[in-house]
Amino acid sequence: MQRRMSTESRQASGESPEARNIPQAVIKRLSLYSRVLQALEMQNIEKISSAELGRQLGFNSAQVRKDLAFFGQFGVPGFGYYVEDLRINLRHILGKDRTVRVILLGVGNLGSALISYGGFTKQGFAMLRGFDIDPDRARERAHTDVPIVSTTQLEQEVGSMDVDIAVLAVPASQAQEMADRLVALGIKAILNFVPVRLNTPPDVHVRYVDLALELESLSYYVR
Amino acid sequence: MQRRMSTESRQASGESPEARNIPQAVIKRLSLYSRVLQALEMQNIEKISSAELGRQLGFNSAQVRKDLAFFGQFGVPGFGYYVEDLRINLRHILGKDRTVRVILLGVGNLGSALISYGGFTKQGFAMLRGFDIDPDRARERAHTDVPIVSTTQLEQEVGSMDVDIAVLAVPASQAQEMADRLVALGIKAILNFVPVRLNTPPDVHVRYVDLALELESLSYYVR
DNA sequence: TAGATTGTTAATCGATTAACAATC
DNA sequence: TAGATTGTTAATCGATTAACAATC
Repeated sequence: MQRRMSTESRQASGESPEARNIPQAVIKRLSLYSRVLQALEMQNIEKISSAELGRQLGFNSAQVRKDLAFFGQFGVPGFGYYVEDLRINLRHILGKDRTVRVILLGVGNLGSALISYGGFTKQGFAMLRGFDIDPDRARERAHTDVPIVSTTQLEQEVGSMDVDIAVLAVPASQAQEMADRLVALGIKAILNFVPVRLNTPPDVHVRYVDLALELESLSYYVR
Repeated sequence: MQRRMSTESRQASGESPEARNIPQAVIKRLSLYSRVLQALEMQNIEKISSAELGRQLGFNSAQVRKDLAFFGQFGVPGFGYYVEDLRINLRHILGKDRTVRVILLGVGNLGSALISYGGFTKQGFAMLRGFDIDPDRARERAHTDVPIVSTTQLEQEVGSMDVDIAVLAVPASQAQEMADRLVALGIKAILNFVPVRLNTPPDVHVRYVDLALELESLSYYVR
């Protein structure tokens, strides 16, 4: 198999993400594609078709091509996609070609699992700090090298730290106040594990992960 | 305000969940409605309109009514919904009017957070057992009363236990094997935290929660 | 009765899939 | 060249929203 980059055809848009409106579902699928490509690279597989890439994730081949078409032309007609090439492009599109800087608010049960969770670091995220009302107890719970400091120090710590994403795992009663402080600090993305709808300005992206909700909606199928 | 149950108009379908095909998104919203109703009950609010219920969650009022219409007629035209009445109906529809029985596979970082997570128990789930390859280490990690036993004992333990949902938090390399064993045991619902597409029969419901994916798709917005 | 809000049908919107000319 | 697969347009499907008669 010939090894050649489709460098000419590539035009990985450096567009601001907000410019056009890319559906969130597309972004999630791009992440999935990227993961499959990573696995293929590890198996030294150099090319893949949209049909095969889709099949591995349960998607239609047209969907794969359409998703990619939002951002440019990455394939070679009659041939398919160069795995490495496409992966590089996707990482760039997703902003994963640099380290994404993360802090964690609330180092309780869930928080300490998240901060110790190897998966994040492995995937190119840098967990910079954990914040907790009771940092001593939090340090006991979470076996981690990540510094855990008092929530009262949030502003002075974050000021100089250039944080990309804040992960919110505080008690429900504190979630909105925490969100307000994060917004005031200029943080533009929040991954919220607290089952509370946050009130934030439109330029702040909040993603909700609601574990009890997932379990609850599953229980519908086992009645 | 008059207190009267719309008992006559109620016809909370006892339909098998699979009979008609209710979109998963509808089921998730029902859970959210149920939660809002719970909060309203605690505030002693007795009635609510579809408009107000939707507003609190960011949904259109027509969507609220349409979602409910999948299952019956629960409101009073010109009036709205009795909070308690609707909540009872939703709990029945979701299968949450009885205790939902859950086991956890893999008591590592994430697993031990999940097993200690008060939210589940509070919401009417019973966490019956944790299973881990190394139950001694797992018990140290997870500060919980839930019995943690060896994964080798899965079959003999579950046989007599009537499990509704299995939560999967094992290493990726073991996820498919674990899923096969759960399927063989007749378990019909899996909440999967492992970033691996599971191969299961069509009557088994698998819900994926992929924490790294959530963080990754958020990072798109902060490039 | 007048006012309000439901349940439901019709209209709209958006996302997925099919089809196919372009092209490697 | 013949075969394969892309990128993209058109068709389909499904979900959301608007509208309104029914009715409390």
